Amino acid sequence: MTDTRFDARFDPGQADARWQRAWEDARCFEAGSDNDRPKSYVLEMFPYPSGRIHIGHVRNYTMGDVLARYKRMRGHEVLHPMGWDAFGMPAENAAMEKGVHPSGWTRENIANMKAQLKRIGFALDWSREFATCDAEYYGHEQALFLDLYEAGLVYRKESEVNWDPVDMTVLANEQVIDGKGWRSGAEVEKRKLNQWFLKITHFAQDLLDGLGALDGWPDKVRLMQENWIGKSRGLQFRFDLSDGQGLEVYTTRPDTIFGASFVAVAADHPVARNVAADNADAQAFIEECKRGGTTAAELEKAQKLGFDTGLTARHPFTGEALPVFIANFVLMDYGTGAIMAVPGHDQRDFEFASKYELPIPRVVAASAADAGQPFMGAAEPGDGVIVNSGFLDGMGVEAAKRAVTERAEEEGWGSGRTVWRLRDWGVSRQRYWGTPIPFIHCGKCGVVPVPKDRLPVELPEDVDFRTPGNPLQRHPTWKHVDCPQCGGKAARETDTLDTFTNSSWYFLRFASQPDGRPFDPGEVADWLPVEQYIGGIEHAILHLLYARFWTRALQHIGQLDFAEPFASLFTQGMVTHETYSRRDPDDGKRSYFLPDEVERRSDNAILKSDGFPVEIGRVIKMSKSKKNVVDPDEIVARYGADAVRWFMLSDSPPERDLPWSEAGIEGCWRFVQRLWRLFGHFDAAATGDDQALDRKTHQTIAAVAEDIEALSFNKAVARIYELASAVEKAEPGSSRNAAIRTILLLVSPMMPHLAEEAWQAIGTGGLVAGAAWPVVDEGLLVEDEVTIAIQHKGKLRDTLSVPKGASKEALEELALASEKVQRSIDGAEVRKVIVVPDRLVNIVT
RNA sequence: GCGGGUGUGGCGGAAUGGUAGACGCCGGGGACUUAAAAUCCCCUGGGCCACGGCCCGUGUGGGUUCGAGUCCCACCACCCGCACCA
Repeated sequence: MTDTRFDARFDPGQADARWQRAWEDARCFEAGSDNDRPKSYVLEMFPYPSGRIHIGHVRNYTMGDVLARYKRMRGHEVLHPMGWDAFGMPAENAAMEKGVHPSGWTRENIANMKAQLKRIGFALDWSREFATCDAEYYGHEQALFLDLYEAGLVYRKESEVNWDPVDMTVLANEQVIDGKGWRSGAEVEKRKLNQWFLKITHFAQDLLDGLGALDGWPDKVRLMQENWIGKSRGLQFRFDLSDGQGLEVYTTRPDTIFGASFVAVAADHPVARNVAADNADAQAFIEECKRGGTTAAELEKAQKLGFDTGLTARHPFTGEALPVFIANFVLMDYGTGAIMAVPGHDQRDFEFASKYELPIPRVVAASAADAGQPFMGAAEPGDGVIVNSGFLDGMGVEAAKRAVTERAEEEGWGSGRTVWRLRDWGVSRQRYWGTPIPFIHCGKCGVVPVPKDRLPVELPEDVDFRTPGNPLQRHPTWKHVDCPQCGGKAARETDTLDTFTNSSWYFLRFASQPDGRPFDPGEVADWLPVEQYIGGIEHAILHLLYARFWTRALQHIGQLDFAEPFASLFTQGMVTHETYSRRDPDDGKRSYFLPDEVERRSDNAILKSDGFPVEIGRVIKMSKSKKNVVDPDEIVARYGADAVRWFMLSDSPPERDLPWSEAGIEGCWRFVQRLWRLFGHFDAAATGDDQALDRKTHQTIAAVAEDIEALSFNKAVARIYELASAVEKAEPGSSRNAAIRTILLLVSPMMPHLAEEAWQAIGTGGLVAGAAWPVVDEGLLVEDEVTIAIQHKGKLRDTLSVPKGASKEALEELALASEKVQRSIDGAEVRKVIVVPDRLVNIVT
């Protein structure tokens, strides 16, 4: 007996939209905090509104959606919001290229992408949606920025920037390619500009310490942040120079101080500039250093180059006069921009000393007896015993570090110092499409904060992108204001904030949106920290570090009472696809084809338009240039949201890359229909128990729950397939009915539309979106029969089915009685029998 | 160079130190059909086979163990991050 309502195929074309509307009408996914349910905040990194959702978004949001829906089924009140990281360069580029306004362009993109997301059926709380380009949002951001300024965490200083003279804008390091602007192609200049900074270094130690407790984060990300923060302990000390000046250097290896054979300063170090002032050769050398590229490959090849200043530095212990070089490998912005060079125990110093024929003394050796050992063509940076070092001889490296530091401090020429790689966060951008920095420059009063009651400082609408540069700077009226302090004529700051500031607190605004303030601390405390944050590994450092900083900073000024915004972080893999291409026989150029243009056979592929084969390339990250992209809209239209969602969860573990394939999505589509037919086998009139099926059902409930909580969606999917197969083989009856309803509930977070459609027919009323996760009967989790493996010398010979809990003696006896085992033993003497109850018996002869 | 990760069938991948390859995809065979689609069933790591089974097999080489994909040591390959950070 089957249910005729399931005779027709499941048609996502009509079902998807219907259920999406039903959820919206019922306001299913709007989160409220005024109840006793445990709170779960599930968040995926919000998208930049580029225009189209891409498949990577779909994977990211599907994972979050399954978790959010699952948590709801487990009785949690779930906050699962969505919004738009809406400021940024692409909008300005579009404005320059197409003559559209960044705002209009962005709003249109948001509308399109929102419609796309809705078609995939995500359980999102759209009532909390906002875009960071909403004046309301960035106004609150300005207020927070002013609060941080009040607290001394914001400052302004002159600093060097990459300046593109054609586009008249500052470029980030990654926008400078081979010394040229990535858009204009113009030679990039170093310029000094007054820039706004956030004092992230104030929290360097805190940010580092906090990582230790973030055990819901991948070790990889924690390590990356740790390296980025880059704490090092060392000695900073002063050399007396032959010209009477002092030179501060920093070293992490004070133990090797007796091995110093020269001193080196960076090309832009004041000592270098001094020397260059009346020395043309030095000047030329410094210029040359500045030209050197900074890419990995260039540095690899770059020779260690130096310029002998003629100055000498007096060694603090030996009094020896060490030559002072300007060296291209010394960085001005680390430590003091000057080093003591110990060629024996630092590879860079070694290369330099070898080139300029400077002494390479040994001061660390494997043992005191090896004090005279020569170097084998490389420095020895490792551990050992200090030698040739006066009072340090015989000490270990660590002890010697302490001893030197103590002496330096006693004698007053140096002290222990911690140096960080982390720099303060430069947030000034000379661009239009960002949060205006809420300050006013007054000739009399200096830099004056905009009073909070005059926030937001709104972006002007009437801007012109036809000429390069910052439209805010050029705007005829916008920047002219009266000074809030003296009332005199003054000018607005025309820089805007780095877009990473927008994403540094959006998760707070999702949790709480009171009028007139950024957020309500109490309401934020209901939801935060985010229980599960999901996004790409590309944000491992910048966004995630900035968000941690911002949260700490708000805690510091008493607006929050927690420091870490994201309790658990998950970084999902990319969606990949093979490439299809062909080399032009004439010019050898390779052209790529979209998957849609190609007919993929099992072992080759042909171009549909001409019937000739194309080359099948490696499975790589989807990119427009390689055309190995699929459009979520098209596949959702073709297969329905549920098949696409199912694909996103199947097969590949979520942290790894997921290869998209036509065959794979076809398989998902078939499974959607197979489930649909399966649901049609629900027969309310059927009776009869099947304990084996009951066990399978309950084991699956428990396993799928565990898998979803571990975000191991691929395993949950496999479990569901298994149960589905078992149900298909089962006889009609109450057990089968229960199993069918169970599958329906288990798949409902993953295939919510199919689940609603079937629930309407065979469920217990209401929306499945409001149904509870099935309860596990613990008693059914344990098998009463187990399969025992019988091994002979570690190799499997036989299996036995025995009642669970059978005694060791019984198992041994059964194992030895096995014909196959006896044949394998072949009369040899049994020396030992290992019995693992309910698992195996291993007979050793 | 430094740091981290990953290596399992044709492919994606399962596997608390205990039956390697669950589950999916591809492929093969069959059923249903006038035919196709859809669906269902069976097979599907390699090699032998007397059809009872046997041998080999988780990147390579060692080791620990009654037993290793899993633990230890060394090596190889690939991927990711950082990079002249003193």
